[in-house]
Amino acid sequence: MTELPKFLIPPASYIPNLPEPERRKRVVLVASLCAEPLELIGPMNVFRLANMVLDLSGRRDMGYDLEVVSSHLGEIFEMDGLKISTDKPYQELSGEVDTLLIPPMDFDVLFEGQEQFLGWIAAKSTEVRRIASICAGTYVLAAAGILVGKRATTHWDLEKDFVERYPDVQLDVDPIYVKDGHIYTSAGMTAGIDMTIALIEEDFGRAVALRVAQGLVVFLKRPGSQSQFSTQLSYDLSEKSEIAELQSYIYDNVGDDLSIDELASRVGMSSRNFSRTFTKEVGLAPGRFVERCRLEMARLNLEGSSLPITKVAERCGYGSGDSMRMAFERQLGLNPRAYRQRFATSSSNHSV
DNA sequence: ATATGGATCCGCCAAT
DNA sequence: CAATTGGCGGATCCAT
Repeated sequence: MTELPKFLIPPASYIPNLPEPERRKRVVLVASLCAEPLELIGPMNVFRLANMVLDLSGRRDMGYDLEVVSSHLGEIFEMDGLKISTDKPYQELSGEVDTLLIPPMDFDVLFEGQEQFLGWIAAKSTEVRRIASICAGTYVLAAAGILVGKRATTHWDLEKDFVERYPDVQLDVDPIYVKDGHIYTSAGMTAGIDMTIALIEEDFGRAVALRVAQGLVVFLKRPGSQSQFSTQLSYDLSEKSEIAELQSYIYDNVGDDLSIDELASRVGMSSRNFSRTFTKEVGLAPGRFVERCRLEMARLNLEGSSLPITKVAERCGYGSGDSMRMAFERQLGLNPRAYRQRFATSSSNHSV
């Protein structure tokens, strides 16, 4: 395959502690008629960049094997002379798939009856490790019947129509993307890119995801309209409202005392039981969650302000600039000064 | 760069 | 008896 220019990706040789997946992951895009081209190729491109980052880290053996199948053969998109076409029917897909990507499908085609194709999606959805829809691709998942009772999102402009058609789905159009079990749905074209970055983060950690995001000049943070949580943290939100509230409190008060004892008394539990409950609900021990919130806030401050680093450290609950530096090196592989230099806001005008 | 003291995590068992 | 909660202590992580 042709290589993208290397300058898109910052040097990545210093990514520490890469996880060791047992094998490469097979990612299959199920293309259909009439998607925006970005919805088709955006997420695939992100996976491809992740491969480059891993490659530059000397791990060509890890990463993603990308593949496209389609519900329609031949040309599926045309714009001003740019044509996208496919040559492999979905029926020919065999073997184990890690991640299935579902872009939008032309509504006329979708609603005129696609039983066979939708049945195939439904069957595959139970076999794969995860399945993810982009923008109105959520309609395809819903039509296939796999979203009943699940939380999901799609483009905000489609909310009313979607709720009428699929009242059994718990639709929330505020978040950028939603994860329910192994089913992921995303809000808009570029939200599909954010979601994909989050998938990569799950697989290979934040450092890799960060390199990919920076290569794309898309940021990991991207606050949703309602949630002050970053995409990183949002999928760790507990379903127990008491714990979720506490998570919000932590995120909003990273500069305060957030010791186990303090947090436990705030929710009226013993520290042992609090620790156990929190870990069970959130998937992270309280201390680790606090640490991640602090790091997140410090990153935002470094990117978006010119506050001195010691000031950022103080504001974000680190005992000293030094301890913040060590936290950065531990978790991101670079120190705060280098982080700011690399990611400060000159390039922060977000797309869509 | 290393040493030390404190915080946290987590398995285990007792109490509820 | 089963399930939840609380406390203890060792291993580990982290700040200084």
